[in-house]
Amino acid sequence: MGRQGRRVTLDDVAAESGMSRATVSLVLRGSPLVSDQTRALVQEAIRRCGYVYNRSAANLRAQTSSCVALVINDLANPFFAEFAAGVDETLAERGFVTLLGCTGESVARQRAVLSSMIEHAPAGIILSPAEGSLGKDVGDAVGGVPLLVFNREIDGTWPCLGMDNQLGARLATEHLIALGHRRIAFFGGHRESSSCSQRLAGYLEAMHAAGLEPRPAWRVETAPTRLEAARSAAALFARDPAPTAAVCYNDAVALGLQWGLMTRGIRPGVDFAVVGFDGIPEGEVSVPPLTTIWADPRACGRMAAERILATLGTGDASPDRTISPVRLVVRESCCPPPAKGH
Amino acid sequence: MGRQGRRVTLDDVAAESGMSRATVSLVLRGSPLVSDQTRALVQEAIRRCGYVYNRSAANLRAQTSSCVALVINDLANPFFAEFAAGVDETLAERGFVTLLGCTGESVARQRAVLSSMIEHAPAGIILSPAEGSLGKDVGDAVGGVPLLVFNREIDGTWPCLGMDNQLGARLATEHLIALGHRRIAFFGGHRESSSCSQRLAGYLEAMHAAGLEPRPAWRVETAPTRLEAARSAAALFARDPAPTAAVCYNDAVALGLQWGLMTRGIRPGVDFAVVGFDGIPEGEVSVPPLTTIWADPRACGRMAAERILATLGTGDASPDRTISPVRLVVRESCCPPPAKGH
DNA sequence: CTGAAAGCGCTTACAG
DNA sequence: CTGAAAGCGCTTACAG
Repeated sequence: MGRQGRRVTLDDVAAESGMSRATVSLVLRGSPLVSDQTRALVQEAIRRCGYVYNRSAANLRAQTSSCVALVINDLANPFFAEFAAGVDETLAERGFVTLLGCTGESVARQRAVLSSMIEHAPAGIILSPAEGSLGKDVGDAVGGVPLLVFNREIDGTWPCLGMDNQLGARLATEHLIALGHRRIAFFGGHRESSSCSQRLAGYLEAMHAAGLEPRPAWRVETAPTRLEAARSAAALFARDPAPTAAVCYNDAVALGLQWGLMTRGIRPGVDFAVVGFDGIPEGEVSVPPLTTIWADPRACGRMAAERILATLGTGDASPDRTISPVRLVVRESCCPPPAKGH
Repeated sequence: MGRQGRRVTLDDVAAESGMSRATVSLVLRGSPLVSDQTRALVQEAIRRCGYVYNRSAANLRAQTSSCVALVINDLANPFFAEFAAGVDETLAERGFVTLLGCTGESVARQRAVLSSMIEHAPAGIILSPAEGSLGKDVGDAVGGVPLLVFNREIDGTWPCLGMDNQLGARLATEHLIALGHRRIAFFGGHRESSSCSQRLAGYLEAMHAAGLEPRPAWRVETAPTRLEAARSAAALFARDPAPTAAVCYNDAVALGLQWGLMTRGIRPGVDFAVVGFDGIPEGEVSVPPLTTIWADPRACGRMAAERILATLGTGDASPDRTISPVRLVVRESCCPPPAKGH
């Protein structure tokens, strides 16, 4: 039933309940125009027929949409997995469904994914851009569909939800300075990414305020992944004087660095201090647990969903930048500098 | 444009290109019936109008679907995040879009999510069931939509994709026995879950084959999450003789256990041996890196997507159980038993 | 509350 | 290739 033969439609329910199609439609949408008795009659008929509402058909007719597209650069990064869970949670509460797309940090795939998404007529799009995204490309792909950019800014006039990157990195750096470090690296990420350059700026701000001059060798660029970071750990020690601590672009990179340090016999939290950025759950169970800038990815996801839904009602797509707060969470991966260099 | 005023439709493209609506429709679907010249003409008009294909409308008319629902119990678990990424990757390749829903291990939410999903008429559903799912409930919610169950079996006649749980847990246990352990715990998970009971069976199989009798205190149940596992670590040491090693339900639980051990001054990989199950990326960077049963979650995701798409073509929903292979990956979290108890 | 009608944007024969 | 027509499953006035 429901599969073999024709699909059960509104007409079938009308026939079964002895009501008109219009009345059934009213019941389905919870209209107050129908009496309780009629409503009960119709709902009983719906149950008997095994009717399931066809929301796509309704959306087509009413020129509405009940889905929001979520396009993520890297779902394997727990930061984005948490973010996605937050988005989905809030969308579901509001009766929307999440259309998921992953780009794997590829601009070409991002283009294909966005094009595919808009053919399903989403009410809006939440985009965590792939590295190197251009505003023009994104604009071409999404047309006039409301878009919210998350995490990295791209040129264009879209509203954006970001974290307080500069403040966070400054807090991280100040924490290391307070512990006594003077040779502090900024590790990981690519400078083209806005989130990375903002975090770098916060780091520099704190360094300069303390009268410290970062050396070029203390800036190591990597793809924003654990694996790349693990491979690049050695670069920190290529020149003297080597740093005694690192502010990392994000937690994934920080965990990779910790791993890279271990394999070189350098104990994070004992011989070398590490601070991350994001607040992914994995940082709590790493050994040593990771000091980080907590950015509450799940809350960001909920906020992103709220924001995109808000623009729908009002039609207001003001290109505001919302900044989600961050705070320092101190765990064991930070230590004072060793008495002598290693 | 495309937003203000009417949406651009197929009729507009027809007018713009001077072709008929039928011809434009043929071009859109790549029919070989149109000449190259006509095709070029139409495509140029599509570009000029900024037309975007309305796939929902097409699906409604043609009684087809271009989306697959993916319902996940816990996206914050990297195992499922990887799985989801694999599903999405394959669906995208085949021109399908992923409808995401998260249940957070709640049967009530799972019901609501499934009901919401089927209103969007997905071609099929991939379900990683919440703990305690009943076949009847799931069946009521999905009606006749093709369903593939992942990871945990539920009663009912749906095809299922699982891992070789019993073999995996047996390999893990045999590895510990070979290292010299005799007091081996099975840690984490709830016995109601089929994947857990299968892994427990593999553990028992290996223990008995080696002439070892597991004590009741060596079986500690927890929710399948890192946090719960960390809190329950102490239970392993509540009675003498305490175990010297643990086979864990999954990697999340294993990482939680490692953390719980550390906080009690027991060093995993030195004082106590730990084996996980899943092969999540985080296990590689934990300290110590986690010995585990590698189940390749991303490949499982790709396989799940392939399978559900295959049933669509043929209409064949044979309730097969596909078993994805597993293998032991040895890392530093395993050690021989300490010479004397701790 | 009902009934008849139009229409959302598309596909699909069918006769030319 | 074109043109006219019907229809996917729904919503939405509108007159009763």
